[in-house]
Amino acid sequence: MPKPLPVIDVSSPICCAPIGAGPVAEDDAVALALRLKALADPVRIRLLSLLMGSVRGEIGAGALAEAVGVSAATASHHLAQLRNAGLVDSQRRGVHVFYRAEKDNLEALRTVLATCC
Amino acid sequence: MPKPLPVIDVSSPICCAPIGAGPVAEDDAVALALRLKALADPVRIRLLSLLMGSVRGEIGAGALAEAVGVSAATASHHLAQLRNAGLVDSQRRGVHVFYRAEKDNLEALRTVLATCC
DNA sequence: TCGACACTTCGACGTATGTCAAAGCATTGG
DNA sequence: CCAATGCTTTGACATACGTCGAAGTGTCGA
Repeated sequence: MPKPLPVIDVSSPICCAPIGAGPVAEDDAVALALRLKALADPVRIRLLSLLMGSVRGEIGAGALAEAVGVSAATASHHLAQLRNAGLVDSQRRGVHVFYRAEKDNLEALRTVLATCC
Repeated sequence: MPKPLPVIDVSSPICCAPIGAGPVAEDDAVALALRLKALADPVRIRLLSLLMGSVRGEIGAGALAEAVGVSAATASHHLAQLRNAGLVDSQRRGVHVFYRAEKDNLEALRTVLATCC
């Protein structure tokens, strides 16, 4: 068996200390891996980069799907993963659902990857 | 089909501009995703953190396997992925194979995740 | 109330991934 | 040479993942 399959806990503070500062505990490693997995896909990277580069700060789900060239179902699936990892946030306004990048959480993720303390 | 399955090209300079600086092209996204995938596993995170925190700067394959609690075969598999992504380097000395963290490349990966330009 | 639209969830599919035992390769000591 | 040691490859397996069409859910205008 490859490993258990926990669900991400977005409420926790991303994880812990930088991985460069001593051995990472099993549990922390699992939590970190979940967040990195959320980012480790070409479609999700492009979705996130679109959101981060957006002038309005938000983009509708349909526009995102078209921009990355996947079906609405697939885009929705990926956006759900990003949201689950705390990397994006969504808000429904009328018929549309708008997504925003959670830049702070991405920065926090980046920090955990720091080489030193 | 989920997507093609390219092999990572470690010679390329990690990728490109920060994902926060405008839309990431399809190809760049694939390249970035491959490197992030290499990091997005609990075992590999722990291996890398062990190497980065190591006093001698290097650890033998066997010791790494034992430290993370997987078989030698599994550890070797994960270390090969990290090496393929340019995150570790290996060197054989006699019967043993020693691994080192490639901190510069991890830093470069971190840079690509930057929120702004 | 109904219909149309925007998005999400479900079901199914092929592929990729993580795991280990077993077999295969080096390298060294006898 | 041969055998033993240390690591990597191979083979096989179960699970996870990405994808889409189809069905479901929500919202608004007529």
